[in-house]
Amino acid sequence: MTAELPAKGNKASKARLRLWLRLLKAQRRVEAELREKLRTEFGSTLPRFDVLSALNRSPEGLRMSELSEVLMVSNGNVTGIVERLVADGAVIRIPVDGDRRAMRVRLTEQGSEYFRRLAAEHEGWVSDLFGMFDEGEAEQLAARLHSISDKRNTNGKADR
Amino acid sequence: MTAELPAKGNKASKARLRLWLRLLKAQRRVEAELREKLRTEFGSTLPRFDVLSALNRSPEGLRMSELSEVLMVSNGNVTGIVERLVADGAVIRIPVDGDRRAMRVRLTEQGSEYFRRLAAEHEGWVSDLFGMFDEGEAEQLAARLHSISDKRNTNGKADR
DNA sequence: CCCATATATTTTAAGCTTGAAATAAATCCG
DNA sequence: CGGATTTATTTCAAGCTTAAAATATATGGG
Repeated sequence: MTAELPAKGNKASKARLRLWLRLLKAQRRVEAELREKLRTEFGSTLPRFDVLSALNRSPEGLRMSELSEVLMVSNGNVTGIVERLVADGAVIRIPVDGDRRAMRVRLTEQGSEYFRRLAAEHEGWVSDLFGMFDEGEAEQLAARLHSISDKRNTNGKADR
Repeated sequence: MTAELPAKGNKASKARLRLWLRLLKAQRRVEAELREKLRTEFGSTLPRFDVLSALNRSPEGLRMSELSEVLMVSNGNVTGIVERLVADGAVIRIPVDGDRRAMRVRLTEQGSEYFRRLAAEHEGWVSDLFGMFDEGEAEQLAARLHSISDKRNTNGKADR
């Protein structure tokens, strides 16, 4: 039986490559639009929005390393974004007691209110950009994409 | 009849938002993996690969502005990446005759050969990452995503 | 021809991003 | 306890990215 061979150069491989290019283009198109809106309407940026959004889901705050993991960006990156948000007064850094290495980052009251305003608009922008999908389609697509974003998902294949 | 109202706060809107977050996560996961492989195995980067890939599809070369449009990145961005590729000897910049403002960028023989080696591996990496989709699924997903990446796609709705 | 406007590209400043090195503190274990 | 190792975070250098300003050239209309 001739199944599941090298995954390179065959037709499935080409189709997956095309899928990746589409995904990338879609992502760039959406990001460009969101970035533009955040900038012109709120003087903010996508990375800052992402941090605020993550913190909004955790009222008790998140450690730097948790932020970094949730957002899938490097530690050093989070340091810089949080610095700017602190300067803006949107978040505060709180020492974690019991571990003097760690820092918990948390929305300020002001940051929380600010985020609520951003988020409301943001949802509308996204919904418009994805307006060609009805609820069912959106859910179905999201479910299919889930398997990619999962960590360790080589789908039963051996590690590489 | 109660159709197609504000697209905000309703269930479809939430589903689309989840879809966007999934798309973003999938994209980050794939990019992280590809970046890592390009770096460790070829000492290269994703932006450089993207430029080489675009040029490879156009043997006669592309103008800076065409590159910028195809890749969906800013003009100034392309300037920098091409600069580094020129330094690497992978591409050359050729004056366009008839228009002294414009520049055509083209793979060198060396760059072309280099790209062929990268591309072969790249296809394998992508195919592995998307291994959970068979050919048909990959094509179907790509087709559905197509509508997002299209320019001007507000789906019949008025401009915003 | 000359000026106004448009187009192609580069430059610039600021911010984002990474991977690696540096710090600092916590934990492990002999 | 005390040294080795691990963990949390920051710093750093390099590269990527954008938007806006600057440059240079082309084009269109008097």
